[in-house]
Amino acid sequence: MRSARSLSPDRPIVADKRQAILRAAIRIFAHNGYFSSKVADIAREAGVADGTVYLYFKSKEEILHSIFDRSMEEAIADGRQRMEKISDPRERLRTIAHMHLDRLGANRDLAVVFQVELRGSTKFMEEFSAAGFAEYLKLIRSTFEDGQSAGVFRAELNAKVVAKILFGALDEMATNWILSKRRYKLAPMADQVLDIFLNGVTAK
Amino acid sequence: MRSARSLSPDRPIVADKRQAILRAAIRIFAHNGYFSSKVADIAREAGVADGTVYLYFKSKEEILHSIFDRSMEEAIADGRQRMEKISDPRERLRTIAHMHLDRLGANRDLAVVFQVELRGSTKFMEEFSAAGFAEYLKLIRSTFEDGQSAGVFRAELNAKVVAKILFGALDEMATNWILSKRRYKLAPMADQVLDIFLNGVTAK
Amino acid sequence: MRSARSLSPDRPIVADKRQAILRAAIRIFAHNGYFSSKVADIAREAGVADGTVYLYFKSKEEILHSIFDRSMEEAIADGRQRMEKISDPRERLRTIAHMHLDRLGANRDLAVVFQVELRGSTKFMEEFSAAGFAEYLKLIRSTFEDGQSAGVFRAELNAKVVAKILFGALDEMATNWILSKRRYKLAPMADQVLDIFLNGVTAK
Amino acid sequence: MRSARSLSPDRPIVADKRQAILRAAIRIFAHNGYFSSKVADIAREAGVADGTVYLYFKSKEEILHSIFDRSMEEAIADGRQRMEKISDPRERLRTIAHMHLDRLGANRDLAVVFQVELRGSTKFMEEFSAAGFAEYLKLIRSTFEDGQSAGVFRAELNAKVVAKILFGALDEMATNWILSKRRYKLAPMADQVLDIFLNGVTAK
DNA sequence: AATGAATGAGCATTCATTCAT
DNA sequence: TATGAATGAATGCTCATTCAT
Repeated sequence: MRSARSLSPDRPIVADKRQAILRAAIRIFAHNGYFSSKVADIAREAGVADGTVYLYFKSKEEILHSIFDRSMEEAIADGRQRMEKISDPRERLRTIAHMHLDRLGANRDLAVVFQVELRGSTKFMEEFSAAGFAEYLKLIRSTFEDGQSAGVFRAELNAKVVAKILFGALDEMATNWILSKRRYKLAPMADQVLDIFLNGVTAK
Repeated sequence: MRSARSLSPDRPIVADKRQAILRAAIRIFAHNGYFSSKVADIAREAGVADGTVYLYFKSKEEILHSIFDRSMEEAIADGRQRMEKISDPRERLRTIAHMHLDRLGANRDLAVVFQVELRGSTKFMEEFSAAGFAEYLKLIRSTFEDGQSAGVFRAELNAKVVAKILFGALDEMATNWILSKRRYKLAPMADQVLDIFLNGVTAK
Repeated sequence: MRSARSLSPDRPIVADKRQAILRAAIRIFAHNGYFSSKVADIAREAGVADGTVYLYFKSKEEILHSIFDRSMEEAIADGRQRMEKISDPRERLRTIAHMHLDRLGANRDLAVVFQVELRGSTKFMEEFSAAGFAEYLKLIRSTFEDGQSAGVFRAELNAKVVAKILFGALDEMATNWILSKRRYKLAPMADQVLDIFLNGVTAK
Repeated sequence: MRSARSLSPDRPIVADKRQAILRAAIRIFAHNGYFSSKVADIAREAGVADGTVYLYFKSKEEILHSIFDRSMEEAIADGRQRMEKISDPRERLRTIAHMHLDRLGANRDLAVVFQVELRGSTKFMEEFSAAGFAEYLKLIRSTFEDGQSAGVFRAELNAKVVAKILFGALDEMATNWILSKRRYKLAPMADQVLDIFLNGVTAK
């Protein structure tokens, strides 16, 4: 019935509004913070009526969830695809790190939502941790383990902890970039992190 | 419990109440999240009337600020003191990392406030970044620079970035510890971080 | 049930939809109450789109009005017809009472709407009082007056008040029947009311 | 500490506000209907802030409940007291009927709430039926049964039904009085109801 | 200093109604 | 006629903060 995906005339409208609301929410959340953002603001920014928001999302909170889910899905799908073409574990981690910062660096508002707004509640953190985030850490970890098996990385290291260390370092780069008054490129920071990290974990 | 404390004649009741409110707030914020926590809850937990809270703090937000400020002051003072007795830069960083996780690991509620609640608003993050946090990063950074001057650490590394990397890695250990369902000791994680970090930054 | 009705060729589909909406509304109002009932629920129950409801009714309130009007019209027409064949005033009142409870007892949902939902607003009560309800009371009253003229009923009684008394007693039977957890036949209650009522108003 | 009941200076204030809100609500509900009445209207009418209403009542609905409960309690207590001094069952029923209409006739707004607003929802009707209302019917019924035992009232009548008939007749008097454009005294209607009722149920 | 009753601004959400198709 | 997506007005309730006592 909808083989060609979105070619039918009614679906795009829907998708457009949903997209518009999501985009508006990212902007609004980034500028005012999740709790201070009013649904009415999001609606206005999206160019729809207040009530329309509720045709696409069950609640304000669901909007936040959706932003996270959609972005994580994209990121992970994108990541997996890139991984397929790379076999060297070091190169893989390098790619992951670059993709991580590229993505956040490309959309400052989205980065704010990810680095700041999504962190503000244990409840959310736990759910979010349980979902896509855990998967992301797993991706890093298994890549590292591959490297350990291949003798590239130090075998005695705990891969789980290593994954957190790399993630934490990248995460801090992103957070600092957002909070910094200075304007600089985020993506290049990946190399500095990788330099130290890989140097620290490589088997000699 | 009261006996020992009420012996100090120069520490009036005032300080006790302030302390009580602060302690209550940490517990309440940690369990309900900053935005969901009601001032009335904090007051009840502290054993004072709602209005009393406002004799010691200008607003709910100021309570959060105070928690951060007081803890950071303590941490930094404590840190500086320990630094005085240590001259080896590697040992210094090792000490900083241990203190960092020791402190958070010793008070789970406080850790939740630090790792989660304090992250939920750009406004707060910026202020908080500007204040004690920047100083903390500076402590790490200058220690690292000392090590570079001493030829212990790789001279070509950007000390500022290096400081963020170490901080980010430790920070992620703390956040994961909070969100984890498993109960384990946080402090020992410092060694694993240090292992990789020092291995990565040490001049060969 | 459908067969007989769809045979009438001059009653277009329109009437069917109107009927369907009315029937759906009775069910929905009876189960959720007028204020809690959503037009969308009625539309779904009737198997039409939300907007379609407004092709047949000006507003949600008008649906309630229509339920009342249509039922009262039917009841009164039905009553008049039956009255024609009866001349004895006592027999007439007996018939009215039986018809009253028969009708409500035959459709519990409709009874709920009549006994409960229609009573919830002075505005409605006044309008509804002004309309068919007043006519119904008048029917009872004039029948009673006929009986007074005929010397059957006590001449000194105020017919208007007497009509209200009979109506009130029957009305209470209906309301109690609806609210009762026990399931019993409503119609037979008419006889018990009539017993006392007629005994009380009959000239000796 | 509060031996003398309400003489302490803090309690009266509370009672005053609660009273004021209740009184205001009766006025507002009577004029606008329960659903159309805004809590803000009640607050303004009572001379308090919106939020104050919630210091005394959990919700708008609880206000309606309280109006009913308080009035029924009063009415029943009042009734019982009067009953003690009367032994003749006919006189008792006469008193009940008069008290019923006296009370409603004395406060038109309260009467509107009782006769109209309280009837508008099955949920409420059921609860309200279950509570004080059932007790009221029981009072009428047992009084009637006493009369049956004493040989004053026809023994073959079902007391439960008889009670509903009397109540229904009185109730209709009250409802009609409210809806009527003409202004007349409600209380005297009791005699007309009693005339027919007692004539109808008295043993010959 | 301490209290806690009172305040009132603020906001997510619902739903009757409309109207372009 | 029929649809159902879109609208936006409307409001109960919360809670940080104040202030009379």
